[in-house]
Amino acid sequence: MPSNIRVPQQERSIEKKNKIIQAGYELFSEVGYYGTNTAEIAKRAGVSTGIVYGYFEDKRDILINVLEIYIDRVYEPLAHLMENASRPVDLHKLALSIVDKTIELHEQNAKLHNTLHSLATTDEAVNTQFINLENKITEQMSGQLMKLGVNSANLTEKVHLAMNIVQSYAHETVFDSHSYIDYAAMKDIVCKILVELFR
Amino acid sequence: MPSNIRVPQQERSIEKKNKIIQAGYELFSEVGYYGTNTAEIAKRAGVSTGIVYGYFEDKRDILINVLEIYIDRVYEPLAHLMENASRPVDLHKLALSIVDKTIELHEQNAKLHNTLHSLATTDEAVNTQFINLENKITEQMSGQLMKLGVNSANLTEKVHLAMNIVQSYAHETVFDSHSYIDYAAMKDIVCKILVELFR
Amino acid sequence: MPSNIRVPQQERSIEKKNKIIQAGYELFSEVGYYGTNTAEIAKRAGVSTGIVYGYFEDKRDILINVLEIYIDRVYEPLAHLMENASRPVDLHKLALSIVDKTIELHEQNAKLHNTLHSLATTDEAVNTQFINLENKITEQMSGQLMKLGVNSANLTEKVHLAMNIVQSYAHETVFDSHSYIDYAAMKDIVCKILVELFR
Amino acid sequence: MPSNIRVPQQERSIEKKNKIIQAGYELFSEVGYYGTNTAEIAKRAGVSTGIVYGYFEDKRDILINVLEIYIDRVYEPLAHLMENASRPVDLHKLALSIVDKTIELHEQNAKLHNTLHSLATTDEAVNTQFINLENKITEQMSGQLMKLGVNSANLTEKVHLAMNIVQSYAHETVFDSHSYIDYAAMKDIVCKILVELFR
DNA sequence: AATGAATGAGCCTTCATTCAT
DNA sequence: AATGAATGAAGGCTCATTCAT
Repeated sequence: MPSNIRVPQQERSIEKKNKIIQAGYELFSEVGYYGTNTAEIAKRAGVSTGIVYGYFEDKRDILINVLEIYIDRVYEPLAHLMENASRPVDLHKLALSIVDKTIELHEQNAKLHNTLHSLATTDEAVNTQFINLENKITEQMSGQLMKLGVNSANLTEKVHLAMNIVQSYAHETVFDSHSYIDYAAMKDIVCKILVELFR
Repeated sequence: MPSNIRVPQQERSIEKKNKIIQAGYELFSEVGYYGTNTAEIAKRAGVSTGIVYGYFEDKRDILINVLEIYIDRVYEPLAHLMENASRPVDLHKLALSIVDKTIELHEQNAKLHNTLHSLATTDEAVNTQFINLENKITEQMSGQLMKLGVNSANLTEKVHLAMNIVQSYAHETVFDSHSYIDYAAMKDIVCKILVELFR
Repeated sequence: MPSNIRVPQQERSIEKKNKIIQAGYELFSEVGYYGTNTAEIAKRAGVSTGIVYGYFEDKRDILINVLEIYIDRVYEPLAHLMENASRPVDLHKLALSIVDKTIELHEQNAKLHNTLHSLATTDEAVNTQFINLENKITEQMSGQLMKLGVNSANLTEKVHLAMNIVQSYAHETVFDSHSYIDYAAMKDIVCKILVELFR
Repeated sequence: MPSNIRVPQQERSIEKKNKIIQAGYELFSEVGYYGTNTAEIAKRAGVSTGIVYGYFEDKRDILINVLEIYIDRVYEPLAHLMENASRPVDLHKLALSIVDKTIELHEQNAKLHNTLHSLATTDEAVNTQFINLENKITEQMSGQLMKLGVNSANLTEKVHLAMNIVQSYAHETVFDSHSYIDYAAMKDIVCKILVELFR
């Protein structure tokens, strides 16, 4: 971190930095990274244009911070679910809860997810963060599943794949773009696949 | 189509239009839509900036044309695979061929896919095209599977989901980002899921 | 005139040149000089873009030709009116006929007149042509009036001024912009001024 | 007024905005609206290109502001003259002063006047402003004349026409384009017409 | 720390003019 | 003579970033 970027110690400052991140979060969600300009971020955060560069190196730096928040918001609830599952595990119930939570998270973050994901293509740091998130989730879930007595071969691969499947389904159902799809039926199929995977 | 946009009839002109689309294809892949400027597209296509606007309404119009090409490049090979499957169908073999082909396609188009997918969030036409592609693939595959004697309940939902799973896996394996994942093992799991789905 | 500009001898060619001028005439009238592009002139004239530069040096050269036509269209009818006035002259009737004809001409050419007049500010040749037109009209009218026995002092100045007054009035009445003005009453006043001037 | 355009409150800002308007005023006068580009306006105003769009919506908005200034510069001196005329009114003296002042104004503003007038053809707002100016002048003068005891029939029409005549004369004399015209004699004629009108 | 005015590089697009055919 | 595709300079405007206060 370059020396001319303040690391805010005072509470007031931290609050202000967070406001900027939150404004970025919202705007990147609503109109994408390239549809957002720094003036607007500042305005929504209730600060001046100039001070944004007191807290962040550049516009991309705001994005990186938004990404961190995004990661927490996605990771924590899922980790929480896994931690609260009790033995003996009811795989179907667990699957369902994961699916539902993922849908909920997607409803709140889908657009930002797209935006971030696309930027990962051209921005190494963004890409790395995404990979780390997946690593973290996979690791945490594998660990919890083992604790719950699930002990199948290639557990890591299965967890990883399972998360992908759930993600795909959540994306589908949130955007609800295909009129001919029965999303409820699809949800059942997804859950069955998950149960089958870890039985 | 606005009247002042040439619809190239001469071969030379069609060739030139295609060169511009190809240049757009490459650049949007490499540095994204917003990282590309029209001058660069023209330069790579070996034409002047001005003539680009003889063939396309604006920069976005190039994107739309790139998207069309992309869709063909993704759809045709998969449709081809399905059409050439013979009865009695060997589901495992079919699944494997679909997975391998999708990987291949992903290797060629993954970055562009990300770029396009992200733009779908802000551009209605792009979004529609994506949805149409999915519709087309789902429809074609369902139809072929039925011809092959696969007659399971909720076939459409299963096909749709199956494609998502394959996509996810292809994405994973192409980017190969997670060192702890055994992608070969994962492939087996994917194929098994697919076989299970349609048995 | 530079050597690479054709002076069309063949009838077909002359016709084509006139079509271009006419197209320019219309477009400059409708949307002004800067609102018209050469491609559109060519299109409306039913010729190719390229050939325009076979007949004209540049866009401005078309304007100059349009200006010439305009001058004829404005000059001839007025000259005709003066030539047909018979002795002893009925000044009021003559004034009225001049006013009415000027209104008619203004209805057809007002927008082009504005466009041309404004360009006169920055284009010496256009300016000169305008001055010449005024000279021609003033000269012709003075001459005719003398023939008709009008022999007042400062005849030239009066004629010139008279034409300006009639022009102003015609402009006013054609655009009819001021709701509180009784244009019929104004016309009477104009005619009275004219009669008074030359009595 | 759109929210992203600064309404300068600070003196420094107002000064800067005025500088831009003044630069526009000069350049539009010298080379017309289409002969001027925003970079040049900025340069002459001593500011950057970007900040121009901090004070004005677009190039046309500068024109609108220039127009407003122009209107004030033309209206105020004439209104002042009328207000200062004392009873019993010496019509000839008043006419002469109006003519002289109009000439003076024309000397300063003639080219801009042409530019603006021509744009009125294609720009509704510009047109409206011009009409309003004429309305204002006509109204003010009629009112003052009545106060001075001038009470002729069709006063409004006469005032309007009178202003047109004076304008025409001023234009003529300022550009002094016709060598055969005795502008001094013409001025006498104009004044006589005016006196006659309101006697 | 904070403001918001100011900068200026860069982008998309247009269009008068030229050129290969 | 004619076509219309092609050129490329130029213009209006945006916006990430800096700077005077």
